[in-house]
Amino acid sequence: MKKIRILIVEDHEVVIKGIITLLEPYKELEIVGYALDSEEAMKKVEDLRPDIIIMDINLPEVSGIELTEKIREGYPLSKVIYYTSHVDEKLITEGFEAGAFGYVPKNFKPQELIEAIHMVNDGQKFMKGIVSEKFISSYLRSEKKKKQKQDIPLSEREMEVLKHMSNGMSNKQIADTLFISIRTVETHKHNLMKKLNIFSTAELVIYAIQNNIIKI
Amino acid sequence: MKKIRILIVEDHEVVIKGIITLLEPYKELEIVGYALDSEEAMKKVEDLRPDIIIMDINLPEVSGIELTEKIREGYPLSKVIYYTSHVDEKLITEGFEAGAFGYVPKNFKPQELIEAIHMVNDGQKFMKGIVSEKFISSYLRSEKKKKQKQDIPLSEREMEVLKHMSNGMSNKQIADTLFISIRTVETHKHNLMKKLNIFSTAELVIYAIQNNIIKI
DNA sequence: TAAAGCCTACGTATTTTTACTTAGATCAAT
DNA sequence: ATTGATCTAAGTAAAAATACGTAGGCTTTA
Repeated sequence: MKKIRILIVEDHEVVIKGIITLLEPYKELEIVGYALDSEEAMKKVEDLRPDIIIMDINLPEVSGIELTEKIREGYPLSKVIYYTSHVDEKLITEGFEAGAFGYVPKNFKPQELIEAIHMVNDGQKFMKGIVSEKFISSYLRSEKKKKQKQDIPLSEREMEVLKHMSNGMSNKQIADTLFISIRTVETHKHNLMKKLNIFSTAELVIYAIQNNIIKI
Repeated sequence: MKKIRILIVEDHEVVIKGIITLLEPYKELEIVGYALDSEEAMKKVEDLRPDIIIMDINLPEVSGIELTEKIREGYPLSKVIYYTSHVDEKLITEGFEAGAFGYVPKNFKPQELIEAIHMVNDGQKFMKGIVSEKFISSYLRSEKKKKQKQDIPLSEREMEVLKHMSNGMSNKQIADTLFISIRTVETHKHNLMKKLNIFSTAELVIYAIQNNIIKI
């Protein structure tokens, strides 16, 4: 029987050693190589065409998500399993959207990783326990949000006004900064409030923070 | 020559395996045990009295910081080295305050961990590269902050007013909610602004968020 | 070419907020 | 018993923000 060929992508050497030790007893698995960063990873995928890629989602520079997308486009037969310490809803959903086949937190029992490898190699997706819960709750929440709060497009000028006022400027200051009349600023703000259905400065600030319009 | 006796505290089995593999070639080092959580760790320290404890700072339930404090109080001869994936300024400073002897990021070369073990075993502190930089910059910043922004105490009522206004209430609404006159709310707000040296609603909201007075 | 969206800006009026001061009542600590 | 902090609230003014409608100029798109 053909062995399952595995590539490890992980920026911490010690974890690579750990994974190697972990998989060592399983004679049906073969570690064909490892990579410490995304660039190296792409090269190894190209060269080795592994069946399974065990990947840390938190990589330096290019994230595991982007790397996964590139792999899926170029080498769809190599299937990515995230093996990571962060059980983060955003990472989980983005990871699967990017085309990953499995998500195994490092604090799962080592056995789970083996199980994931076999399942994914058979073409199934692997997700378990807390990961599935997060995924489901994220799905439910996103469905709810879709109904109530579809992304409202703000014009560029509205963005600027919102940003400046969220940083504490008065209408007058904003007007001076943007070289427009204070009346124009008022109009933009008025339109903002109508668009967003928000009628207090405080909530506008929170909106700006939550939508990454300002950084705190 | 006596071997250096090492205990590993780390909640990810795979990393434990990695560390064991990593240290294996060094015959002067002896891994006497490992622990997957804080409670187990304390027992092992008590039983084994290791020279060095290699610890992941991110442990479930009780953090590595607290654990370090307890170990330093009870077993000052066992010296803690953090071995962790997060190079976080806060963790670094808190870690050393808690009594750690070393801080080695997992993305350092494995060799660095060996070096840290020897240095710490000789009674020195180990810190290198990015870790020292963060430590120093944190020190400098904290000195600067000490001068300009000592924690300003807000009264309970001021807190309430700040919270409500940050959630988007007008002075009138706050007055009604707290069953006080709008003039009182104005006074509280005025005092808040003087105390915090902030003169816009937006910055008050940001202050409230940054100081966990409101949640977003 | 017409429609739509955006940026600009004003008129008018109202509401809200801020500035600054003063001050009584209460409670805790010295 | 006095001081100090806090909560309460008002007077007086000025400044700022909001509501709502209207509208010209501009660019993009149907």
